[in-house]
Amino acid sequence: MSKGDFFERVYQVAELIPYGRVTTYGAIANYLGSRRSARMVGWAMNKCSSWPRFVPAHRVVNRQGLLTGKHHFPGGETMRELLESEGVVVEDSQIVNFTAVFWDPLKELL
DNA sequence: CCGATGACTTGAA
DNA sequence: CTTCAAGCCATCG
Repeated sequence: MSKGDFFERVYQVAELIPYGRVTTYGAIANYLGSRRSARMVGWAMNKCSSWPRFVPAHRVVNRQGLLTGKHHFPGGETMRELLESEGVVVEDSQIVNFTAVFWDPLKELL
């Protein structure tokens, strides 16, 4: 069990997110086996900068569809730009029709 | 080694 | 309805 195994799973799921779709930390955490470990998912995203590979962290938002992590992106609206670039409508740091673009690995990958 | 923190979630008062 | 608290696990100082 490598210490990066947890991150690897998170990043792997993140990369599995279809174009124009988004998921939540809880969904990924739940997919990993613990919905309570959603913090670790967010943590993994924070460390994604240290990860040798690109991670679509902009496709990962909180349960409310709110871009809670946009403050961690460079610039300030990089996350919103990326989401809108994929067809995801974002308003006031919040995803519109969130349930429509929500992608649950537990259901889609299952 | 120990303490504190973190891009969350859910439930209870 | 809103607000508070606890739980989860790994990384950093």
